[in-house]
Amino acid sequence: MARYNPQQIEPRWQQYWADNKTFKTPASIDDKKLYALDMFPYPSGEGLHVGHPEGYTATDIVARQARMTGTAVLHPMGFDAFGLPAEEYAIKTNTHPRISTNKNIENFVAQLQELGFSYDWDRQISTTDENYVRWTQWIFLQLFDTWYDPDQNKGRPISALPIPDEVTAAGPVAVAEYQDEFRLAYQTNALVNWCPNLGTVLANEEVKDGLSERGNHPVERRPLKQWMMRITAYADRLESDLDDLDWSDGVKKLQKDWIGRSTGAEVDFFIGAADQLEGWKQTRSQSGFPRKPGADVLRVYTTRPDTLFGATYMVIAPEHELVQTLTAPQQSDAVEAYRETAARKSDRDRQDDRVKKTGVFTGSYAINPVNGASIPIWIADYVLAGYGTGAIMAVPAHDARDFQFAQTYDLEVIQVVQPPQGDTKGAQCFTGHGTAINSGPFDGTPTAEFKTKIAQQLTQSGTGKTAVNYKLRDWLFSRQRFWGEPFPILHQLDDEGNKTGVVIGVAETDLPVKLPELKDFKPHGRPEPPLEKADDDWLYPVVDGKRYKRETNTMPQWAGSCWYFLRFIDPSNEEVFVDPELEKQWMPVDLYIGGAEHAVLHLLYARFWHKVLFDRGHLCTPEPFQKLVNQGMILGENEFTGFQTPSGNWVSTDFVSQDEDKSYIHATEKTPVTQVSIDPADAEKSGDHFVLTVDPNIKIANKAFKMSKARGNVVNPSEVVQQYGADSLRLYEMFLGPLEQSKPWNTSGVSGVRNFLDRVWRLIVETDNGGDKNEAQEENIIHASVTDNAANEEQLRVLHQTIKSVTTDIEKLSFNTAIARMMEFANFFTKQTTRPKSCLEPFLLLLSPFAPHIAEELWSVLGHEKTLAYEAWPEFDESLIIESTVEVPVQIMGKIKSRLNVPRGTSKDELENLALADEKIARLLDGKKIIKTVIVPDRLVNFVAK
RNA sequence: GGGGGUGUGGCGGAACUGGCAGACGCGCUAGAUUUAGGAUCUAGUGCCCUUACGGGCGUGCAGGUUCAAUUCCUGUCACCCCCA
Repeated sequence: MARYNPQQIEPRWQQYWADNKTFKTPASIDDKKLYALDMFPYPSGEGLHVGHPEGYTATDIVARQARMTGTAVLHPMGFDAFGLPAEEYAIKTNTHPRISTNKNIENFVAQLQELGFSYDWDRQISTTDENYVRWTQWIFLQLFDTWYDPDQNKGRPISALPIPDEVTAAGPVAVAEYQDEFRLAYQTNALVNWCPNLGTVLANEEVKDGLSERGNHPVERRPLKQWMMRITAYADRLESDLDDLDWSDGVKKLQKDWIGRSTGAEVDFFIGAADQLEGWKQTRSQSGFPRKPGADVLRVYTTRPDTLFGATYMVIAPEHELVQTLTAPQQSDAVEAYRETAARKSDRDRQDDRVKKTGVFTGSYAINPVNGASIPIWIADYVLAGYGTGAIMAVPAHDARDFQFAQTYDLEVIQVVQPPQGDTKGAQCFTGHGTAINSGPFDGTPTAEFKTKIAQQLTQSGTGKTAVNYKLRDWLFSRQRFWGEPFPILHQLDDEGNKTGVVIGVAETDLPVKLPELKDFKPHGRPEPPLEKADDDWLYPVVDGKRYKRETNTMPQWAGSCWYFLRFIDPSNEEVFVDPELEKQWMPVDLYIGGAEHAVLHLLYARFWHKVLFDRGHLCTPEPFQKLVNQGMILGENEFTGFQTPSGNWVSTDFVSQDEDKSYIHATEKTPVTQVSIDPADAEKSGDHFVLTVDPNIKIANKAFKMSKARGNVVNPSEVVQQYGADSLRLYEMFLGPLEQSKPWNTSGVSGVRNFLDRVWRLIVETDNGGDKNEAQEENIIHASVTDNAANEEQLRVLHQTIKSVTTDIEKLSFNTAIARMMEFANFFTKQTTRPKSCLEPFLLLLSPFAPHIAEELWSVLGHEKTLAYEAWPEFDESLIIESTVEVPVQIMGKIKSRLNVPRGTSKDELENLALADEKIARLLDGKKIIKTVIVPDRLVNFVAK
């Protein structure tokens, strides 16, 4: 009696696949190709989470099935291994992050291999491999060497940048500086969130109310020389190329919103002396709108130039370059104080709608070019220096933030857009489209038309022009960390050891620039990166007799993940980052599956790099990921939770609310209550909610929480493999529900799919004779009912129906229903006393992408010697599926009253006669008048009667 | 506040272009079998009324369109995710 024993057969097949290199990527593509890619993981010390195998199993099913249809498959796995946790662990233990990183990778590989994924492990890469870093640095140099030519709409070599004569005349240093202004990778003084206590720069998301989220240390906004990526140059293409991708509308929209393309107008407001206004107007009407504003105007960007007549004040960002000029002497103290407060806030906090908007009056006024009105100029931090021109015209009647600000400081509100009739939503502040009022000659013009007209007038008068603006900012690319890629950049030094300003890339032949050996990684409280502590040998190289200092910032974690999918194609090439011929064969990625948390940044950055490499002729695909799917989150098991007062009395969920810091309180008494987990046996359903069995007045909650260590509901995939087997885990995660939906874990569901596999095993293997032998000695004997005889009609129908459903469900990535169909197959054949091999064998092939180990084992039990990984995928015969008779429901007034068993294709007339002849129908229709009869052949008959 | 998504039995979820709501699995109930079972097999299982026959109600809620609505339209509520 040999039972199904995954612990025994799974390692054996994993070994077989490894020994035979079963999943080696084919060297050439004869026919179709599939590049199935998972978002590669960060190898954390925690090991694999159940969320990982969800997406990985999905791509594995697609990859395995594709191989069986004669498709050449590239299905690789690697590791995104730079990052903060490894560095923090290194600081804590004073060991090199490479050591812990490699250990974690080893652990991840072992965990992934025990799940039986069909990766080509010969292609495993890590972003931290020196041979990988080499090419990340090489790509950086490409970006450094590229400028964006707006005429050709593509990135081109910096050597092709036209240099104005006066720059050439000023000498080579001037030329170099000019070029630097155009490079896609460039340096600038950026305002960063510097936290002295943590010794690092923080992302905007890591700062709350001027304090670091971790540790609550003060954070300063401080200008530091940083590397940036000119991603804004590609904003248009990054947006428009989304159209041809097979991505969900949701993710496309996220990307579009992040890019945030808006069209509006730039308008100049005169701020010079009043007696010069007329002269200025005249000059402008002749010269037109200048590219850069002069000192006598304040330039704003607005998406609503149609509301110009409603501008009642102006706002400039606290960092705006005209702040000094515009501040009147009597206001200077107030302005200075305000600027200091604003400097401590992050952009995020400044835009927070819940916080009252603040500002300060500069004491100056500007002239509205459309009506000559003189309006006050304010400074407020709700305007960001980085967006548009860093200054706005405020139209409180039609912009929510302006309105809020105007209310606070009692500023004038002039309504200039009449909402459409019946629209009462914006009674005080209407932000939608309507018709113009209080707008001089434009009164009565609809908003959209007004926008075009005003643009024309602004252009004519030289006071404005239409303009496109993006929310997307250039990408802050440097980090003050140790565990990242060093920049392949050298700063030239003069004889005194000061930087001359000349910056060169490291020669390609000198790549990679390796990380230096450091004695400690501890932060030192100054914003210099840890690499500043490297030995002079590393820090001060000499090139062509000149002394240089290395760039000591490192690249962000995004860098490695921006191009790893290209390296998988050609992972060990020493000559180029990817062979162009191979790239042409395999790109784009045909299926990319991963978490939704990467829907914006990772995908945007990777697409940007890809386009630059495309423009520079290194790639032949403009977009990297043709089809993208975001898997849903797997939550913890459903839990019943109730609330208790400190004295232990139950509180119904009706009386529980949350206070500001999210702790639970009694809604009326405002006293704290604690959340208590409740045994499902103590809960019962009452109406549309759950209550305590002991006291039905106490409502309790039933929901699934995110898996977290704190809650103690984390499921470890390795434990599931130990207990149920890898095939069961794979099958369970796919059976749980639709891939893209988040869904709760339920351990008893795993035993459900395990039961199914047990059943499949017993279909083929005799399990009830074997005597006293211990399990290891037992042979798998084919079940007595397995036969070489031909299948009967019903068996064939079940088989072909299963083939059809499973095949189309895999195409739709609807794995849960595919598994349900296979369960039906197993249930049916369990009841069959003869089980033709001609049905069982195709079934095993269908099962194999989902549960590869058991499928291989049973395939060999049936006498096959080779792996089934390249057996032909079964095909179905539609004519064998169709049943000859169908059951047609008969309804009266849309309610089913009877059923007819008729041959498929029975005509309408005949159906009607048969239905009318039906005893029950006849009785119910007796004495009634049939008003209408609806008949859909093979589907239903419906009588409308009175 | 803005955007996206989801609401179907005790639970996870099926249901193609509007056409038999609840496939499949879990759980539960009963029976068979076994030395035993967290094993296997068989049957049942949306809710309510009824001994039964049978009937009524049911896809978050309220309306609408239709012979027919989980599916289409209008409004509304709840939860989840992302952004601010």
